[in-house]
Amino acid sequence: MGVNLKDIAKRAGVSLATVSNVVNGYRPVGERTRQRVQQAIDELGYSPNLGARHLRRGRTGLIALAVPELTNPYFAELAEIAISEAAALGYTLVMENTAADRGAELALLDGSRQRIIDGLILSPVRIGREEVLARTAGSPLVFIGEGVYDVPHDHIAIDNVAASHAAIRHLVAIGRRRIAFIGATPGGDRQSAHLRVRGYREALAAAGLPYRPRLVARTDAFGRLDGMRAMRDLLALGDPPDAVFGYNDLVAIGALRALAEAGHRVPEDVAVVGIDDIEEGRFTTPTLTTIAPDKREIGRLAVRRLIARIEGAEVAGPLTVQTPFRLLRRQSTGTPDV
Amino acid sequence: MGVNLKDIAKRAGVSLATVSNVVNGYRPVGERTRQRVQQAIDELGYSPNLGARHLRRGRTGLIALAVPELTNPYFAELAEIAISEAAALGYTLVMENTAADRGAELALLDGSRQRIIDGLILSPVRIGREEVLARTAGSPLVFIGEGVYDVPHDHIAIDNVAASHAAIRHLVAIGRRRIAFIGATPGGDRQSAHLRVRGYREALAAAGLPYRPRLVARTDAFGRLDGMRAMRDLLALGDPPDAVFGYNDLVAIGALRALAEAGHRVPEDVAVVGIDDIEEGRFTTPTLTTIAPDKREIGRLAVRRLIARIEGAEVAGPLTVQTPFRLLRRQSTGTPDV
DNA sequence: CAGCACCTGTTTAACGTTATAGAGCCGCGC
DNA sequence: GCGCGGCTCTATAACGTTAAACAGGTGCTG
Repeated sequence: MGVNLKDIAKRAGVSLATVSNVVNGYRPVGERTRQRVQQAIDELGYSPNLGARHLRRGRTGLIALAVPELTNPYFAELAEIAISEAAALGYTLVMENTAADRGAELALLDGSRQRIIDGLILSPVRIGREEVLARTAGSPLVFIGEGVYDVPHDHIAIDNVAASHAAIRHLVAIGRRRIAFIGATPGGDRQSAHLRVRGYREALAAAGLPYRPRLVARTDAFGRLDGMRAMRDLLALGDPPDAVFGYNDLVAIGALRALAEAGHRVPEDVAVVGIDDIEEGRFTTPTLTTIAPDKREIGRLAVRRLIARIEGAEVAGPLTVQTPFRLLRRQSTGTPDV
Repeated sequence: MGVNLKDIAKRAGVSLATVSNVVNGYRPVGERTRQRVQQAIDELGYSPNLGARHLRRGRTGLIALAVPELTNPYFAELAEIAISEAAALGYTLVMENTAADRGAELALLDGSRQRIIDGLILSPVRIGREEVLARTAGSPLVFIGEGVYDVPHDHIAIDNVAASHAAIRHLVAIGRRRIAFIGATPGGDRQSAHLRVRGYREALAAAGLPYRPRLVARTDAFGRLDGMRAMRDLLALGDPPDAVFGYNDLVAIGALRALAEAGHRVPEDVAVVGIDDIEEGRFTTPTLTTIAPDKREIGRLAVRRLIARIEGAEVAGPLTVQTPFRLLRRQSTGTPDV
């Protein structure tokens, strides 16, 4: 099909290897020759055959970002950042959808399915420390999110316990006493939401408020529908909450919907806080107070770490990096500052 | 690194080519040999090196889906479908973000940037018929959406004029007379929203309503923020509209926000309709009436068409396929049926 | 002035796969 | 008995690239 190195070499009257060196800069080339080669490249419109290059180099130039849900705006926003960062570093990023499926996550860990990618950024939901440790070998792996902890891999996430603290402190500060949590999952310490639940409990204790198990609502997943259903259940309690902290913004938005349907006012009757700062939360009615992680930092760091590992660079610093977050106060807690 | 054909050949005591034939079925292999080879494959855990295969075959097995905005839920939902369809057909789909940038769209059309992909599904915004016709050659190309028409390529989209008709008819049916459109862009027939605007005008005429240019709001892009700003401008008119039809759901959601801020009731004062049926619209307050395209059909059809072209199959039927859509009535027009 | 290092460029052997040409073997028909 | 076609399987040449080994030529140094 296209022009290849040989064509350029012939045109410029040099050897194949010299052209390769001009393209890659692997070894120095004289100025005159370089110009001649460059001219030939421009004239014929050469671009390297990536398949061949990767075959030779043993790498494909592809990295994957595997998330439990492509349609969760948090991941879409993160993906947008990660894709452009990867492109800037000469890599192509492909999205994988695990659909929060344990088998899919394991298949990715194992890596046999994807001999095509050089490395993986994974946001796990259904697998834990044991499964990760059982992994024998494979390409570089970077974790994001709160699904897994204490594994011998790079891990980029916010301090989820601290984030929960911040949310609960805010709700307490505006006078709320019966604060619910939506989005716990079964499984104790191995459940993916456990850090956020822990922060919730700790902050309640610090504020001198009782921990009421009935105010912790479990969900199957972390979507709008899950939040809506859980909120309905909470409202059906004899003594419903006066505030709700959602596992993420989607869950919180589902809760907003349930509250509106049931005729409760937000924030007067029930205040609502989420996590993620997805754009959607700036347009809900009322607008949604949220914990905003630094998505740009997370996306860029994850990609850069992964590529550094792929290219065999020594990465300084600890494996686990906690990125900053901020509390954005909006209408759903009655004190907008954004 | 991994096991390769040679390892299998040695283990099974056959030639390299025979193993390849067992794997690919390119030429018949005797039953006894096949079993021996298969056993070796299972024992050593062989999986083909895709880079090498693709180098030899001249294809990479990658297709791209290029959209103007990854964070638009419509495209995220579409991507989820397309990715799984591509995977089912043995291809890997990579997402490209054009960011609604003309240069990015042209670069993709040209194809020189992406020698890595076998084909492209493109949702254009800034390029038109001329640019597409000027394309000299390159890999197969399938268009989606309303950005372009009458080009010699496969094109999957809803009938946008008819979709607008349906939306406006609905608004007229519930008694609205001053119906605004949000999301026009400069450029007459070459503007990307022109089909939806045309449907809007035709339907007004059919209902015997006057066309008021001041009720057609232009936007730079098609996000929530654009919709919000445009709605604010419309409300500032001496005689504001009693209904709004948004270019898409995001724009409509932005309009909802502006209406809530300004203290207008939806649908009592102003009814709102969008297009896309993104999940978000089922959770807004009020829930959003929308035109729902069949995303599954669009995603699957686009991928299948593209792959058929790549593999050189004759594709029957016309190039342009119009997929079905439905009107989903929800609270924002006061007559929920969903 | 010899020898050495350096700089530039070339030759060539991979990387793992697939497709083509061909080799051996068997049975069948003349 | 010999040739010929059909059936399996093998040997091998690509695909386009990179990296190592190699070859000249030049300038510097002792």
